[in-house]
Amino acid sequence: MSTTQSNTCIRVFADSNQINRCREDLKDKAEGFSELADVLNLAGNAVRLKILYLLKQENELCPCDLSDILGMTVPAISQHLKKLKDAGIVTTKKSGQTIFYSVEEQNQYMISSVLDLLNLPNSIPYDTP
Amino acid sequence: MSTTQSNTCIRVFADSNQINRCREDLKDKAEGFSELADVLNLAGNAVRLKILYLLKQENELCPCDLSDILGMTVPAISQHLKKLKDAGIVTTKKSGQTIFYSVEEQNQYMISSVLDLLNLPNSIPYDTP
DNA sequence: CTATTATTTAAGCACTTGCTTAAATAACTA
DNA sequence: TAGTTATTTAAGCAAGTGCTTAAATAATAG
Repeated sequence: MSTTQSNTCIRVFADSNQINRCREDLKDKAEGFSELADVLNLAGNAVRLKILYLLKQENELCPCDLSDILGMTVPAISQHLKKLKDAGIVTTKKSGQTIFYSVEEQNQYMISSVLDLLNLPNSIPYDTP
Repeated sequence: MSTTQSNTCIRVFADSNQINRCREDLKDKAEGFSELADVLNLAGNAVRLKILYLLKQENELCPCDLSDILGMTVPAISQHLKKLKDAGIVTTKKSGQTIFYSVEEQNQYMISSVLDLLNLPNSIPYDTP
């Protein structure tokens, strides 16, 4: 079989120093990328982003409140909250039969940083292709 | 049929002022949440997050470079780049038959802000349930 | 023109997501 | 105790994701 199509890139102008430097750099930070991507992925859903915003703004809310505010069914909310809790982003406090959710203290700064991006002027400017 | 299960929340301790205030607040910022969620969703993938990091760090790279650095096939990279480009986050510059991708200037600050989160100390602390 | 290289596009497929409805827990109330 | 309320869990399903391989474009070199 002739090697018509090779999987590795073999162009003339590749800067192999650059490639290797980048590879090393990424290797060092691999875990950081993975963890940050997980958080961003959770925040990268409009419903969950609003939930985080509300929890930060109001300090604590129960699934019922969130359901009312967001106009969604309680199970739908509950499943989003579960994801956030499993990731350690939010915590719960039980009070009678209501469960109050809030942003886990050690993630407050990170979540605030993410939410601050809401205030950037015109994040996605014009749709020019 | 008896209304055994209602969809709206009807607990005693609900603070309807709070609920309404939150609803109004969200309504004002609806577009912002949607746009930010879109960006975070794109960044919330380890491969794309690395691509954005690399583009910012190296100024510009071609799909071929990224394929080499990340150890992924060119089509896989190309499809990630397409998403980023469709969202207006990156731009392209053609030079011969290679296409250089870079972070769209008007999104540099936003992307930098996101990538700065890599440097937060211990974003997800301990896995306590 | 033909062959090579860089990139994109398309089709296929396993896996994930985010809702829905219904049922299961758990806690309070009478 | 039974009935109501708050929440979670489970099952189902349409839609989306992210890769794979193969084919299509496009630019360059001979």
